[in-house]
Amino acid sequence: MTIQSSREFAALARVTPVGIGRQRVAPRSANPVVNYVAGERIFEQGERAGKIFMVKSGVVRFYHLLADGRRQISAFYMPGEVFGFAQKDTHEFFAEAVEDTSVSVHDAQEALTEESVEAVLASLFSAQRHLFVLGRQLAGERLASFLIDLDKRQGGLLRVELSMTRSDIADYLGLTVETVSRGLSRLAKGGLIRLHSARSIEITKPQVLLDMVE
Amino acid sequence: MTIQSSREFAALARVTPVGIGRQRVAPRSANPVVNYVAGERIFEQGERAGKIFMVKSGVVRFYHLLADGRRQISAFYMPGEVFGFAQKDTHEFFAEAVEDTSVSVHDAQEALTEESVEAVLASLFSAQRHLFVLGRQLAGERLASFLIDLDKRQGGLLRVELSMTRSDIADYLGLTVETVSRGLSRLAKGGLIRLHSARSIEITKPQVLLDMVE
DNA sequence: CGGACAATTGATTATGCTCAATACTGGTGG
DNA sequence: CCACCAGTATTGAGCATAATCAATTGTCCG
Repeated sequence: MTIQSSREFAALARVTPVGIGRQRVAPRSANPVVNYVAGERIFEQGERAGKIFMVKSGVVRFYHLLADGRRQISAFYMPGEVFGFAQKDTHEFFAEAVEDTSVSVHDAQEALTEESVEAVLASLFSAQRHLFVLGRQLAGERLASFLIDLDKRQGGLLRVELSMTRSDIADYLGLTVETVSRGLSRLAKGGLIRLHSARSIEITKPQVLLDMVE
Repeated sequence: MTIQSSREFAALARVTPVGIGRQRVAPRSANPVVNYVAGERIFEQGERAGKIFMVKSGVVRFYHLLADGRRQISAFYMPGEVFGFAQKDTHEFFAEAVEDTSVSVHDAQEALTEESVEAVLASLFSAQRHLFVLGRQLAGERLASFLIDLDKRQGGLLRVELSMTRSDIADYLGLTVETVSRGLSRLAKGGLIRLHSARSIEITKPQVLLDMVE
């Protein structure tokens, strides 16, 4: 991990210069930017919390891990998105760079502005939507949800570029690698998507895909 | 639904008199308290948002519903807990009283204090923990998680009083009624719990139950 | 070109769902 | 007070979806 310097997180407090609690004024000082290579850890379960992170470029997987190896990725964080909030003083999740990634680092206290509240709310709604996917959708529907969501976050180009492995997708969707693979093959055979490569997917029938999830 | 009056939510802003954005000072005026009978709706999908609620007594189920009837309860809210945050200006979830329930009602703007941020964070972490349950746990483990969680929130008396039906539990855990019923019978046969009645469960082997979930 | 990892595909198994029947419970009215 | 009824819960039998186990195939680096 390499460290640079920047100040783009000042934007977080641009609208409202009145913060919460201790620190009333948004940080005007430069915030450090940290670069991680693919697979590198950003923080881990049990580690002391206190910083929050905004993705500048790349993708971050945020997950909980059990002793027996079961892993649940609660979210992939993409540019502009914020993560790292902790309930207690230690993290209960791992955060890792999926691909080469850079994040800006901010003090949790200073960053508690109106816009970081928005970020927490965004995480909450995203998690709640994902609860429905995990609790009530079949494998094919989960994949459809995933592709639609990724496409939207990548600009709606109907061409999804995956930086994560099938294993990451599986652990995000509560499935196995094999089921993810079979599901994508099946969507491709049905003509809903085209697998240009394993990691580059064209959505050829967006409406049908949408109809699958509601 | 019947309306009373109170002001206990003023506590939300006691510590920090500086609010976020528009409204700087916590509301000192009385906040309305609303009572709902079992099964009554508090708000519904599509309804205009803007109020947040704190449970005074009773239990609230908060869920998303699909056209084909599939339902996912993201959370049960119990006394002291806060719900009703919405991302857009309309709700994307239903909220209903599980049993006779009273809640205090607060303006979303005024209520955005440091402590309501805590409430949002609490919802977020709870949702993230639940994602693991839905994505990676077997039926028996989900039930164990559920019972442990409920017992903790009811004071750790090892005697869980359920006000929700098996169907509610199923829709919370991503299972069917039958699987919930079978799972509880199985835990009872194994001696881990005792079903004093369908709605009153004694946890006889808390450690074994705990070991099931990690 | 070789090697490690990633992805796909197949065969079989298992967990939980669906369909179905029966039992239990609490409230209501005769 | 008791019988009845509707909603709730339990249990069983068979089935379907996704997991597991296993074998290839593909791809990216060095």
